[in-house]
Amino acid sequence: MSTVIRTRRADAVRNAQKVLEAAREVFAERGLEAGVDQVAARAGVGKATVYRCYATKEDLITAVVGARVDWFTALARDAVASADPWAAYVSLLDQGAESGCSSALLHAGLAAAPSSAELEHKRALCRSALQDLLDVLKARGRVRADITAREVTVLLCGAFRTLREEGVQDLAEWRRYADLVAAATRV
Amino acid sequence: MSTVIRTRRADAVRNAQKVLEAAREVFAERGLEAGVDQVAARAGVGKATVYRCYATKEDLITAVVGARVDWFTALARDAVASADPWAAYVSLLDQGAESGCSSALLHAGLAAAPSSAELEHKRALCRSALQDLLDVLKARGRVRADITAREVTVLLCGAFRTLREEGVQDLAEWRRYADLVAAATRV
Amino acid sequence: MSTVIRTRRADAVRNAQKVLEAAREVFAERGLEAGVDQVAARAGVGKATVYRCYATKEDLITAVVGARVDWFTALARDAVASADPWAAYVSLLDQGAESGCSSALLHAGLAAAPSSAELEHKRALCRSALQDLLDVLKARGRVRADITAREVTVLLCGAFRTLREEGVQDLAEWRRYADLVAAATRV
Amino acid sequence: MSTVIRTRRADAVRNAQKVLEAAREVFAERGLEAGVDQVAARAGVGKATVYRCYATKEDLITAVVGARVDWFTALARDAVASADPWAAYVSLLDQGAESGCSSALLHAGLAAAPSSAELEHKRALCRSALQDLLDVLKARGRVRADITAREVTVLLCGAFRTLREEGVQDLAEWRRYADLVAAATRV
DNA sequence: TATGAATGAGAATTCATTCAT
DNA sequence: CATGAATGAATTCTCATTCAT
Repeated sequence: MSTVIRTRRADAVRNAQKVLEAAREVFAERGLEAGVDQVAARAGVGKATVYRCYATKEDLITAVVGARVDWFTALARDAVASADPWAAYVSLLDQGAESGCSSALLHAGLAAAPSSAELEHKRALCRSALQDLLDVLKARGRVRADITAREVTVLLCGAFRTLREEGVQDLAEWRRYADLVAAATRV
Repeated sequence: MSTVIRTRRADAVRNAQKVLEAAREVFAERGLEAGVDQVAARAGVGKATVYRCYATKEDLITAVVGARVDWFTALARDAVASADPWAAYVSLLDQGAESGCSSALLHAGLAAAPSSAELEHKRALCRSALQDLLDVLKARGRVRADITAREVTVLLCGAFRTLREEGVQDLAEWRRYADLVAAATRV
Repeated sequence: MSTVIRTRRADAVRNAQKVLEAAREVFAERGLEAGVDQVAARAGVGKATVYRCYATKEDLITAVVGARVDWFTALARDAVASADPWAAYVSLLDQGAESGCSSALLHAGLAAAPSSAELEHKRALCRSALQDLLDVLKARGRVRADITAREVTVLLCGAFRTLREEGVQDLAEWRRYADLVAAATRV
Repeated sequence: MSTVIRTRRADAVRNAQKVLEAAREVFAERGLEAGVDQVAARAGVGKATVYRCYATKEDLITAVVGARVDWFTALARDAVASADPWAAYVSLLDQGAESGCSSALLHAGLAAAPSSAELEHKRALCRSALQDLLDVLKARGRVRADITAREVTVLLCGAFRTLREEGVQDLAEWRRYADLVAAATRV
């Protein structure tokens, strides 16, 4: 019985993952403007199957983008606990650059218009974690006392959106903006 | 007869200006996503008249946004000749912030996906002027030796796009990002 | 083995009843436009189970609505045998109003487009019973000689459908139309 | 010039009329559930042309159905001024029957769920006119003192909706219900 | 046998662009 | 030359019904 359930779920979950993955790919490549049809096509399923997994395009975006934001939030939290917070901070921005270079998800989640309350919440959590990191750095005199997490994300993700739209593929260039944002925020 | 032709041309020119101005207003207020209909309505002409002046929406955007970019380019050139280039540089970024706060045109032109070759060209000119300014500042040791005009515009306009999408109206906040970009680029 | 079969049959019957009851509730509350999904959810079974019991949504509607029509038919038959047929007639219409006020089933069955031959048949039986009642009343000179059962149901249920769509909850208002239909048919 | 304007408008107006007429036909035949596609197809135009004339399906329905309601309202007002108000009342209901027999518009407007505020308003005007007529009749002791215009329309249009759904074509049958409603409301 | 996942057809609506007048 | 009417292609979302497990 548990086998049967597992089998069903395995199939369903696998398909849901196919959809999620397809959405990840499509949104990463073409931006959130991409149609649900394209996601469905990429997943090799019908349009309605996508809607079965995610009631609304917004939900789908929230799932895909939210996961990426969560990932970044976790990184930020790790950085707070780091022995060398400044290095961790620089590394965090760098990982953002790597993420942005390979997919539009992170900066779509952190900088674009908020597509859902849940995503808004995740964004707030992300900023909160980043703010904690900044506070540690301020205490150590490593970043400007007046800088906010919001400003960091707006600067960083704003730049990333442009890079992506311009089709920049070179990771070094993406990283460069991580550097610049670090420079903008340092003491 | 020549009078008629002249009249017609005069009319045409006047129409083109009306259209341009309307597009300026509409795109500034609602962003480049605004429909051609709205531009035509604002101009008080038919939609086809818009297409007579500008073969495609892209062309219209190029004209409107390009003019704004040109304006900024001119400011940059003036700054190069300034007695206090750093102050002029800071002021330039600030004027970008003021522009962005009141209309979407500048950052749409400098940071978004290049909508046409002509706009791309104008953008290049703008960067060139800004680069000249940066070079002057570098010679005086006021900005990082490795900074490029492109980086400045990407940082600045990237942030501006986000501010606009989030509906931020407070000019002080816009100016803040001008400050931050200056900070990112200083020595 | 026969036990197993019996068990299965018992299960199947129980399931069919669960489905029927769920459909009754859902269609009564939300009207026949309610989706099969909602019925399945209410029944706590899968959608396919609904389709196992009733090959088509139409069949399900026929079953649910038909039962309600049968109920009304039985009332009508009782009324025929009543000592005071006119009072029984008025009471019958009134019970229709009560039914209609609390669920969409009766008037959906008697007045809407015929969804199946079986329902059509049940409707005919209902009319026949009502016609018998009317005939008794005609013999006693209490209703118009030219009135038909069909006319009574069309008037009554037509009004009920509108009341339901307008969201009228007040039972008194529903009863009012029972009165009016009685008035339309009296001598 | 006025000729040019007239020509353009003539074409546009003709097309708008084609759309309106097509909507009238399609909604009359198939009910308001019919798709905008069908209206467009009937009119021989593209779907978007329909939307050019009427921003929303609701607007289209309001236009088509509202006109029919207005027509009936005018009839009711005429009846108020009639020398023989009772005859005029009976005739009014009868004309409703004729209208309903040939198209679903009148009873869709007067009895179904209100599709727009404007239609709601038209409906109110219609009831008001009918109420005036009923008041005259009450003063002459020709209808029940307790009857309301709303009740008359609910009874009449409720019956009509059913007749239409059952596909009844025979005008005599439709008229019969006008009679019955008159009977229900008489003193 | 029961499940719920998958689907295809369809519905409303939008918008850049073309065309008849 | 100017107009605005017309269009087709997209896009989001729904639902009755079928199918693999």
